[in-house]
Amino acid sequence: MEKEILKSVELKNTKKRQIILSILEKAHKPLTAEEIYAQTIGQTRMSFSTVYRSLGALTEKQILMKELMQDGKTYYQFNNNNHKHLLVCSICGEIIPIDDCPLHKLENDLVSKTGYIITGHSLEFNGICPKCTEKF
Amino acid sequence: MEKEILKSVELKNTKKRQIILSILEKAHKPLTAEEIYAQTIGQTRMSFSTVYRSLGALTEKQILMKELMQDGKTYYQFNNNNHKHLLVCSICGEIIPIDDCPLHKLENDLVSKTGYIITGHSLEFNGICPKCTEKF
DNA sequence: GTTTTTGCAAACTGTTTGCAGGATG
DNA sequence: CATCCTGCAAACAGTTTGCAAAAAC
Repeated sequence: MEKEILKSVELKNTKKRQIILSILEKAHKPLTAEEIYAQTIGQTRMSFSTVYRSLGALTEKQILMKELMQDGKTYYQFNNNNHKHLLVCSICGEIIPIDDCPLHKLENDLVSKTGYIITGHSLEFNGICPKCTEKF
Repeated sequence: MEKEILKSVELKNTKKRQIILSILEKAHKPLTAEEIYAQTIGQTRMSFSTVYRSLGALTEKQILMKELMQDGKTYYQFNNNNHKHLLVCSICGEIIPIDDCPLHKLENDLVSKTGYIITGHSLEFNGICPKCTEKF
């Protein structure tokens, strides 16, 4: 439950943060601040800065992770062991989440080659979806 | 030579575009508009919008490719068969280019799973470099 | 009642654009 | 000389921030 999540990272348990977390839980895919804001309308009255500040705080506490995508927007999702990368159609904008992250093996290679501790990665594929391919 | 590149894509052969291309050639790694602009100083007098418009035109003509990275800046590099991804130290900002792109196999998987035509990808690793790890 | 969170409006960063003058083929 | 390119300043999008009021603990 959202209340426990917030308590566990010493963030105050507010209605608005609960709502933001529950929107992300239901989504099962990364969302932008704008998309989250849009979904709050009707549920509660919340400003854009609250959305951003809540997402920022939760990201800092490692509950969420964020990724700046090629569309210039930052996407947020839960920071768990099955985070998702996206495949985006350049024509219609359709977004397909890719279910398992294929980069762990590559990260091991990098560790041995560079001596870095790898803390994260961002990955995005762009292409043309079957529907858009047909339109020619 | 830069002149031939520009001619081949029907862009006018200007001194400023030649300079931008030569800066990227010498760099052997992706650069931001800001970094390119900084390197033009002394060589010629060029406005920021010229840098952006030239990079935009060359990207549109597929001579260059661009990638928006997690620092919020767009990096440009030649669009050839050995494009580079970056490993960025979150502490000191050091950037290591990764020489061979490890995603081709993954893209084949995606094609068969989704029916998409894959036209590109972006990938970035973040971590902590050996020097910064030592400082603890 | 002290600390944290929120809303508002204004600021900020990287990038894009309209327009008038200048260079290219 | 028609077209493309450039510089300038203003606009733009997404995000962040300072401050005062409101809510949480």
